[in-house]
Amino acid sequence: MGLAKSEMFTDQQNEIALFAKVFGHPARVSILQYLFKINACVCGDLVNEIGLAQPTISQHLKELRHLGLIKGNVEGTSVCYCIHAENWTKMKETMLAFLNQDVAENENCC
Amino acid sequence: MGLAKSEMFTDQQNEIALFAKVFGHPARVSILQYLFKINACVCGDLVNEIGLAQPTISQHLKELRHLGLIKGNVEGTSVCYCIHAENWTKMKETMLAFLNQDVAENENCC
DNA sequence: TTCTTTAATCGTAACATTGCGATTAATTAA
DNA sequence: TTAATTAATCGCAATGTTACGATTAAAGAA
Repeated sequence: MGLAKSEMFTDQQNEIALFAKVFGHPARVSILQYLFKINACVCGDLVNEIGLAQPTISQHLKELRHLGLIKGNVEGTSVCYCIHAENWTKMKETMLAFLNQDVAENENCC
Repeated sequence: MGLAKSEMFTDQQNEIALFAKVFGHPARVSILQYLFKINACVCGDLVNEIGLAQPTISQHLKELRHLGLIKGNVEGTSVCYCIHAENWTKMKETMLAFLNQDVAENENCC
């Protein structure tokens, strides 16, 4: 059906999946890396930087914004985007808890 | 078009997106967490544990296996799955490098 | 061999994602 | 006001994902 049965999983599992999903496209990874690199509000030149059409970039930015990972400020006719530091840290904690799981040394594996 | 234009991104960006994508569904998050919790090969009871139909679980396991994050050993009529520790560590390094990016203190944000 | 058990694969329906041309909305400049 | 600029939204086509019933494949048990 293409529909994730989110009721059958924990909130934490659904949250991890939501964050991971937004990182699941190289354009969004690229946008985030660029915002980190510039370390300032980026006003407008994302379309030239990434190499996708303007409506496509706008859509990717929307997803990042809705998850709270970036924030956009209207500045004249352009909109300036930057990383939402606080929310990024929160997201990081959730993802790290998942990724830092480790297999114990006693490999009781077949 | 629904097709990610992977040629226009770096190998690293595409790799991050691929890993993230596989974590982008709560069933796969759940499977991985269960394998970590059990810390042993799990032979068969994943279907009962997760709560999705057998072909669905099998499909999710396939994706995890193809990315190298788990390995499956045939044991009689059942197949035993466990975390591929070495590949998990490699994946973790890639993802941590991305997640650990941080905004510097001087907020030159609008 | 036949029956049982277990997991993979097939096929398909329902739904989601991606990309972009065209349009709209909002702001500034002339 | 009108024109120019910029980003969001609309609409749609192409593609991808998810779920599962039905079937198949492979191994062990009777």
